[in-house]
Amino acid sequence: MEHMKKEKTRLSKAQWAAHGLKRLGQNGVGSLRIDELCHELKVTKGSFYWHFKGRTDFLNAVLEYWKQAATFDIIDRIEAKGGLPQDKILTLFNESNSGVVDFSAEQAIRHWAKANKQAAQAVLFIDDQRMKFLIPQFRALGFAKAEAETRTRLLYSLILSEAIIYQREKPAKRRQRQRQCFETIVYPA
Amino acid sequence: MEHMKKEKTRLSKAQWAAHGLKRLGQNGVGSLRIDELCHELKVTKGSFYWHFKGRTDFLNAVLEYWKQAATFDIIDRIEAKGGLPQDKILTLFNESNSGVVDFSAEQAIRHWAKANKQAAQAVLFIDDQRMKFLIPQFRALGFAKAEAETRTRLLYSLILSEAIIYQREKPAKRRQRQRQCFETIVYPA
DNA sequence: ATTTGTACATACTATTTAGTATGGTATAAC
DNA sequence: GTTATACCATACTAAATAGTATGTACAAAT
Repeated sequence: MEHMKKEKTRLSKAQWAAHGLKRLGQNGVGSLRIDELCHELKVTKGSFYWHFKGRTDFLNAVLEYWKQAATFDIIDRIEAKGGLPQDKILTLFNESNSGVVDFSAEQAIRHWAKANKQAAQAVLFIDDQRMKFLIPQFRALGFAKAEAETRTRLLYSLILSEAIIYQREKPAKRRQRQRQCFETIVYPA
Repeated sequence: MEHMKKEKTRLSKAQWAAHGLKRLGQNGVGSLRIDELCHELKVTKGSFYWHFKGRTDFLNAVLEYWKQAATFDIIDRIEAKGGLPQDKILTLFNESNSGVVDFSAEQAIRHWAKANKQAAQAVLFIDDQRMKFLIPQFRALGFAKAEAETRTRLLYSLILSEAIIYQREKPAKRRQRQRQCFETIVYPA
């Protein structure tokens, strides 16, 4: 090999944002302390303040990163995969709670949105995008307009609440419960 | 009148906790700064540290206050009122989002619970209590055990998500949408 | 080889905030 | 009225944290 791998991995803005989003999902905005982030990324504040004007600037970058990762990317993947409407819905439902995309940040960001305009706007936008993706799938399943909107709402509520209601169930039982809820919404008797 | 109202209203532990819960619902745990709370209540830190050993002690008191206000009190009121199962469910559903009880703290506390054991335990306990109240109501409506649990879960998810999904709807339209969701769960076709 | 610009380190300041120590005031009991 | 006690004010300390100023290492371009 021509050159050994350099251990000195210098950071990009995106890497900073990605790490921020990860921490955000675990402990919330309040835990995004500059010194701590630096320590975790094994750099110092010199790095931070080179990439960002300040903490606020950094938080906005995290927000943008989330918008991309938690919505556009996931929808793009589903559309690329194709399939029947019920399959698309199921894929979205499954991906939401499997750690593929970081839905754990949902709670933190929605909470953050209470005190932050930027975050609030992002949440509104993201909810819109997701609903606009889901409603046509239900319509394609044969539900009338109002009915499709109601069931979209029910499903979306179910998805979000999975990130909020703490689970003590074993994975197997949890999946079964989720499946029953899913079917009640998507395949009414 | 024998004596004028004294403006000097000295505070009790419960008043401190109640105010803490209110702030908690608005801006989260992070916003519960001792100095700010003192300023809002027009006292100084002397008062705070007389009632509580420290910030942690205060936060626990807020948590206890929430457990009482957001669960026991509401269930007690419903049971005292009596009525048909569907009425009890509807009352719970309505009270959840009408500001009678402070459901706005739900989000903050669940978020808080990610980093705090006491809060996490409180949330688990509270969810249990509420589910244990709801399931029998659905059973009384004629649903089988598994079905009742599924529909309880759907309704509970719907209730919680109302505190999480930001609304731009007008109150009238919102109520209509809520009613449709409610009926889809409680009165399946 | 020298220069240039990117990415980071180091050492500082200023501010915010929890917590403490101690003294003061109102109210009820005696 | 004196005393005890519950409740609060004032004035501090210590720690955490955002932000700044400036110097440095390293790669690529010239």
